[in-house]
Amino acid sequence: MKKSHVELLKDHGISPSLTRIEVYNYLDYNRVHPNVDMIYKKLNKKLPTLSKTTVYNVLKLFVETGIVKEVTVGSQEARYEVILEEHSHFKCEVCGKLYDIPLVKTEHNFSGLEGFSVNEEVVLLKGICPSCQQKH
Amino acid sequence: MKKSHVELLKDHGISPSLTRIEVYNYLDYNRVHPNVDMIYKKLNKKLPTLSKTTVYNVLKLFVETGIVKEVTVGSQEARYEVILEEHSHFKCEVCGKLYDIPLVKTEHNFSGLEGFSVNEEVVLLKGICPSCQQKH
DNA sequence: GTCCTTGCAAAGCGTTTGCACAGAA
DNA sequence: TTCTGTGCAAACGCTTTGCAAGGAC
Repeated sequence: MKKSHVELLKDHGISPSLTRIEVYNYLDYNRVHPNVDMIYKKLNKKLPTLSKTTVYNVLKLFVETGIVKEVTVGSQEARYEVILEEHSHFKCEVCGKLYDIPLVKTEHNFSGLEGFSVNEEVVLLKGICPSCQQKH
Repeated sequence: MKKSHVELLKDHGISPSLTRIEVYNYLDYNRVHPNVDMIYKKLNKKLPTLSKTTVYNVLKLFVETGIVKEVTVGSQEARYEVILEEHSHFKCEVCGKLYDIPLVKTEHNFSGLEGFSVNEEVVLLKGICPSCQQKH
């Protein structure tokens, strides 16, 4: 049985304020790797007094707590996703959309890496997504 | 025999102005994935009238021409490197330094990627570098 | 003359900081 | 009262844009 988001926040020592619940809901129900502005614009409809600062505050808290991940893709702006089972990303070079794809493993024959301690492997595939290929 | 940087620029249709040669030299002789500010500060000693705008202009030209690559690692700021044989990167989570490492290949059994056309695979390893491990 | 390179100044955009107010404990 | 969550306003850092001056051709 799936835990409610409220419980999930509590389990991580985060007091479940309305704003925090809404941000987490949005991330979990809309797996589009939104940036701060998208989250703000969407939630602002429900929470008219919401400020961008608060969105930043909440996301920072979530990332520090480890329930949300900041995804680095292009440059300039941070994008966010709830932590799921491990997966990789595909970035479409035409429309810029970021897709979740099954985990791509590496052939880690880490020769030439003596002395380095590897904690994480990030794989990003780039190319053209199906919908951009059809527009041709 | 290795081509001079001047010839390399010419071959790519870039007229080899002093500024452009110096930027390319810097990138090729200092494989530290510098950001714009590092390049600017360094070259400003030799070229006192240099402006950051020009550094941006030159880098943009190089990236569009395909002789330099923009590396996306953390967020916020772009980092640059001359195009070498394919390799991967290792980012130290302690000191933030970015290392060139031998190419890490993926096990590309791209199931679940039907319809996607993959052009590039970016692998980034994260962990702790040898020098940060010793400081303990 | 025209085209290209350079660079100042300003604007733009994402993000962070300082501070203050209101509500909860 | 103290602590916590929120949010305005300003500052900040990286990047882009507009435009003009000087040099190359």
